[in-house]
Amino acid sequence: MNASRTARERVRAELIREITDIARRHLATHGAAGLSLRAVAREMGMVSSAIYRYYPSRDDLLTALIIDGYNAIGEAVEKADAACPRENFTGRWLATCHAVRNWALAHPHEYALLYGSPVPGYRAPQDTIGPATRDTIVYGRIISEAHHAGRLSPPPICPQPPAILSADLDAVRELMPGVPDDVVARAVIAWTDLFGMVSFELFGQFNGTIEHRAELFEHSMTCLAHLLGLPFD
Amino acid sequence: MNASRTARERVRAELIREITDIARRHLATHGAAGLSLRAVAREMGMVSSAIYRYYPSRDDLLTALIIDGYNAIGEAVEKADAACPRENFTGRWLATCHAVRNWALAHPHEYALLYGSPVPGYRAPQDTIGPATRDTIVYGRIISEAHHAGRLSPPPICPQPPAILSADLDAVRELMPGVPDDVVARAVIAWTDLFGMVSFELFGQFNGTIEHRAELFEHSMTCLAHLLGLPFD
DNA sequence: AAATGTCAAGAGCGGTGCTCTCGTTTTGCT
DNA sequence: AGCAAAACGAGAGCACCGCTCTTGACATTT
Repeated sequence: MNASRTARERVRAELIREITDIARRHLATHGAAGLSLRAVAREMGMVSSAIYRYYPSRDDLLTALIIDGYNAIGEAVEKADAACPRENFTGRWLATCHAVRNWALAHPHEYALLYGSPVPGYRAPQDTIGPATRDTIVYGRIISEAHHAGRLSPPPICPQPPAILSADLDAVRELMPGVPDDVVARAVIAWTDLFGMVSFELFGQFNGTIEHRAELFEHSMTCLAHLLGLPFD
Repeated sequence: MNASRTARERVRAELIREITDIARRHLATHGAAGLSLRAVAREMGMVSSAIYRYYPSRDDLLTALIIDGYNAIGEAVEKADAACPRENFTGRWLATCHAVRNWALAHPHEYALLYGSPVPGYRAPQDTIGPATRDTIVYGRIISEAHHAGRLSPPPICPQPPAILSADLDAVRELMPGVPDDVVARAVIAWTDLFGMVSFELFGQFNGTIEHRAELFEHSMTCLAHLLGLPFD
């Protein structure tokens, strides 16, 4: 009985997986706006209403794809970091930056779903915030480890963050224990600029002006590494 | 006859303006995805097919709204700059940064249309690139004027950009004549971080971590001002 | 006065998300 | 083993969408 119940649930899980895979393919080719439950159902050989047995709405399907996307980009960042020598902090930072950009270029529509405009009136169920922070954990670890190795020498060009930001910086510091306020604030700048630059490239803001995007990205992330105080020797 | 012909064209222009205004209101309240030609027609007391006399497709309507949006944010940036003393370069930079953020917070859906994911498979007719650069002209002028006033002292923390970026940096330099390569590259960083930070705030990436967005934004833009070498005395 | 061009209206096509109902099958419990 | 309950696929249908085409009224031009 337990086996049979598991059988039913196994085919259900398999169908959910299959629906999600097809949906991800459609997302990759037609974009989030072009993702249609009916088209997915058609490709599954099902009638459209049957899909609702597995995903109660289109938004729930999109949420599942968002979670998958965050996990995919997080995994890419983790792997890029893991492939570097532990003590090469600057190399780890640059490698993870390129991992983000390469993933975005390879999955533009999925990247847009994650970091572009929130599709409808905006959602973000609790389920998404966990996977969404996988990549930030990596950045935080790199900076924190560099700091504790005595290899972080941020140039004294930024003012101290105001006291009102203490709580927020404490929250960010959970990703990089021990790092001083000033550097945490710089890390936020590096983080937003990394994604800001990838988004600008992907969403067409560089069109007509900047052609060598890879080189500009490399150079910019190197500047940010200097701003963070990562070692260059 | 000429008068009557002008009358006919004037009512046509007025109708186009009215359609665009209603569409902008719908965009502001329901977002780009929720903008429906039929709903606009309904509010105009027209039948839906009549709208096509004035906008050949929904995409053309969106393009018009995009152009309007770029002009609106460009005008906001220009006004913020004009309200500052000419020689207060740092103040001008910070004022324009806040102008972008404030406009984005006041018009989130329009901002998302401009700087979020490109709606369908992506467009960007030639008509949009002119208005789209209005704000960058202002940033460029601030940096260029500061440079020529001898008030730009960028801290020597960034490497020289590679030679392959020369042409791209030349293109950007048209906005800030005379500024050296290294600083042009920093300006691109400042530009991408400005919009990256606004987008992150607006699209929910700060949710659950950063609460004092205005203060963080102010501090970050101040750091970028230091990175650019804008004066602080 | 006739001809030309512009316009709003209506019907219609194919598509969407989603709901409800109806038989069938599978499952879990007695 | 038998039975009630749950899960399921299919189908019809609703309200909406972008867009096209035709028709008839009106205005402008010749």
